Amino acid sequence: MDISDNLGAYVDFSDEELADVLSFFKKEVFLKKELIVRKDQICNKLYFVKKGMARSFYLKDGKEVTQWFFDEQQFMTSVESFFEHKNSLYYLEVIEDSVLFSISKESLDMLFVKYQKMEKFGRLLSIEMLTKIVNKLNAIQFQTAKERYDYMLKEFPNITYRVPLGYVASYLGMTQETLSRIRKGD
Amino acid sequence: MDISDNLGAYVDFSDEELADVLSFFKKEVFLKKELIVRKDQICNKLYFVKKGMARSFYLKDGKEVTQWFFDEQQFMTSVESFFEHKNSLYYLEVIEDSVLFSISKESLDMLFVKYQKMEKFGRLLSIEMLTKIVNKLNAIQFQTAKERYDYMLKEFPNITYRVPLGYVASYLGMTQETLSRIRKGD
DNA sequence: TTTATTTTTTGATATAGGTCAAAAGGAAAG
DNA sequence: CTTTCCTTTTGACCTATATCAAAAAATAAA
Repeated sequence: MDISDNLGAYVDFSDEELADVLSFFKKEVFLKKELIVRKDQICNKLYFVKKGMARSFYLKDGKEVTQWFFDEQQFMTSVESFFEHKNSLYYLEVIEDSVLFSISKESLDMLFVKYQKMEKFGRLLSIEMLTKIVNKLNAIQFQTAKERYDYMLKEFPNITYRVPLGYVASYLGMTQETLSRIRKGD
Repeated sequence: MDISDNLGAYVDFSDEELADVLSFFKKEVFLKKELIVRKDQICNKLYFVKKGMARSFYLKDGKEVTQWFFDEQQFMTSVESFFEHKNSLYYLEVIEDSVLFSISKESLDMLFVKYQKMEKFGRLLSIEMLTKIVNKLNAIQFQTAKERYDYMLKEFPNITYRVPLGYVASYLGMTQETLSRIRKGD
């Protein structure tokens, strides 16, 4: 399972097309806790998590708040920064030792022009991210802490027990004390 | 200001292209409180709000919860339902007497194939929606009721006072009593 | 206008989940 | 092994916002 399978899942590229597209991705290795992108800098790469795990987070009153988790086989970037060339509101960081593949904005834009299928891929990927975010929003907005945790277990079964408690808690919009009590099952 | 201006803001279509694309949109008039799409039905049109105002909402414990507002000059649909052909999780309804322009999924798909620029438009539109939702998520997840209201005033200055209190309150994830007290300025 | 209906405001009370502080567990370092 | 450091759990207490109920205000109907 790698990028080509993932691309292929959205759009059916021919083998040559796929080879061409893939040639623009570069392998990058990061160590646990290493920052990939800092707040206020422009994120000009789209990443694919080949191995490991990453997250985006921001600081709220000096405390890290996880905004999203990126598991293996998923694309990751600081969306607004990457696509609209703005300073990133988020940090991107690797949670475990990880292998990522990255493609620059320039290359991707070039591919968008070269292949209509790439535009389609970009559109479908965006929509998938959109629906996931909407689901989280609904969970956060109208569910109790317990219900949100259950949503997490369902949506991200792998992640829930692989990362520090505090990362999950802030992702779910609660304190780590609360999450600890929920896990214990009060 | 109409659809062509809006399309043109994302991608620069030629006049003929624009005319062709626009020819697939159909004008539809709705009266205040009229439902456009029901939950559990497939939403197979993308709408453009030419005049008036609409919202998406769902039922939580029998109560309507506003999920999003669609002001004039904005595109609207039940995203997941429309793009992924699933039953809609939401109702779409017009809040004021409104004039919408709609395009069917079939026509749009055809245009996606016909014009690479349409794919691009779809991609850019999705990303814009995505960033808006992320903003709301952050507001909802870590801000107090008062801060959320301030966010609303900034993001949707027109809407805030044009729709019933309860619609705004549920959109912001609070009760209408709380919103009423915030407006009063306790 | 007067009456009926809907929406918003106000008041009293309850509670989920936050905050702060300390103890217990685990992992890493010497 | 010990000691140090970091993460998780537990406990006591507090607060923002929900809930429930009723009054007031606004809107629509007669």
